[in-house]
Amino acid sequence: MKPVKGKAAVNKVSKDALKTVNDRKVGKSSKPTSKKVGAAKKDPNKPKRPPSAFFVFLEEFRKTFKEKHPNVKGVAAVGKAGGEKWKSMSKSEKAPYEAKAAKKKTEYEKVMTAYNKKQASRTDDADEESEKSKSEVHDDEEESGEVIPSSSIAYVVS
DNA sequence: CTCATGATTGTTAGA
DNA sequence: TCTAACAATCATGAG
Repeated sequence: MKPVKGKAAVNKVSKDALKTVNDRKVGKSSKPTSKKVGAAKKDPNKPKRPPSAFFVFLEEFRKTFKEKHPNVKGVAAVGKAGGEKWKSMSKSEKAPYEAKAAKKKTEYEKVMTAYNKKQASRTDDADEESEKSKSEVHDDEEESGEVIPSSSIAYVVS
């Protein structure tokens, strides 16, 4: 059943790759987050990666999981539970999720194209959205209202 | 108060 | 080809 053409090689590679992935841990010791030493700029237009089928399923799963475990705290709990269930699902059940993920990918490409284009013109043309002045009403509401009742202060005594 | 982490799998882009 | 990082989520820890 099902004569496999010369694709075995790919399979093997995948397995190996997975192993490496297994070793990888996002949390390592360093924290690439918050990097603003000199050259770290976040592009507001930078398109984020499309959610994979797993995430699509997870989104719904999270909701359900929370209903069953409203007391659960932490994302790891849902992540683990979701991952376990995900592996338990058949391909057919994942199909709808994959379909959605596939669509996201298509859109992602589109957004990416626009993003690339913008970046390219940014160096050459520069400009485009510089006009935003106006409308930047920052209503702070009551700042002065921060008057703390003296009673509060009088409380602090060490 | 604010920032970062943890945990899952899949996908994407870069070297 | 292969590697590494990142996508969402939210409570909790540390400073």
